[in-house]
Amino acid sequence: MTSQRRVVAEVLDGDHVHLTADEVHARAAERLPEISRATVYNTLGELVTLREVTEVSTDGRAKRYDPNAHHPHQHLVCSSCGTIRDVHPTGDPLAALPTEERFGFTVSEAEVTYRGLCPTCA
Amino acid sequence: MTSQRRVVAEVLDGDHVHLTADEVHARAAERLPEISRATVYNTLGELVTLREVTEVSTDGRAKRYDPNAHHPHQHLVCSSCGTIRDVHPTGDPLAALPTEERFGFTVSEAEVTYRGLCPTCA
DNA sequence: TTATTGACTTAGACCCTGTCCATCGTAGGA
DNA sequence: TCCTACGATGGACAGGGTCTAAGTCAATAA
Repeated sequence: MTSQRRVVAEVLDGDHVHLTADEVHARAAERLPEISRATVYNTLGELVTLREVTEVSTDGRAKRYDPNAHHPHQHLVCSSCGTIRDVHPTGDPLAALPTEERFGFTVSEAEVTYRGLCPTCA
Repeated sequence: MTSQRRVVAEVLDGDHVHLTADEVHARAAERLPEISRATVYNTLGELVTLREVTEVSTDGRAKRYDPNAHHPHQHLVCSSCGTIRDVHPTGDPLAALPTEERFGFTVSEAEVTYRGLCPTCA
């Protein structure tokens, strides 16, 4: 645990946090001006491997990093401004996929992205 | 309708087709060697606007283009080799998101990606 | 104490994906 | 025949991300 890694971990703290790697880098640099992009990417990669944060890519642009990895959840995205909220649908989304639609796959996970307009944009 | 556009449309034909723009370009170039990347991107963009194909981004890398746009479906992705299959879950995924979990959004769409291992990789 | 080792960081080069723009070709109309 | 306009082309460019060589630093071995 180095100061760089601690700062990255601290930046990624809170609810509904979905920062891009660049945003993480910018916020980390406020506290540790000389931290490099490579270190941020390395640390984020390790946090993902450790399952402390999850990667979210909702727009085909930069991946975002979601620290709320211990509570399974899905995402609700505003199609206009890109705002992301964590949401908790009812039931198990995996149950909706019948065996004959699994093509012999061992399916382990279902990732759901809801899209719509947020109150501000609507 | 030019020969370039026709070739791009022909390349994107069939079931379970999920090519990247570069793959589309490579296949189009087999038939029309001088077709440019820009033209492929332009044509793909138009096909998306016309809702003839949909964009899929399952890995945060290159977007993929799915010609099966007239039959609503979701995707099943192999976490190991990246193979993508079109699948048809039962029920409406939107129904699983209760009002109090919508945060005032007008939700219009749910995009589901199932992940697991394909028979070959398992 | 000094030397060695190995893990971590840094800066910058580099790659991939995608967009933009100036130019060119060509088909159709005046 | 000459214009015009649209589409195609190639190259430059930008954003996101990865890789590598070199530097730093702390802990251990001699």
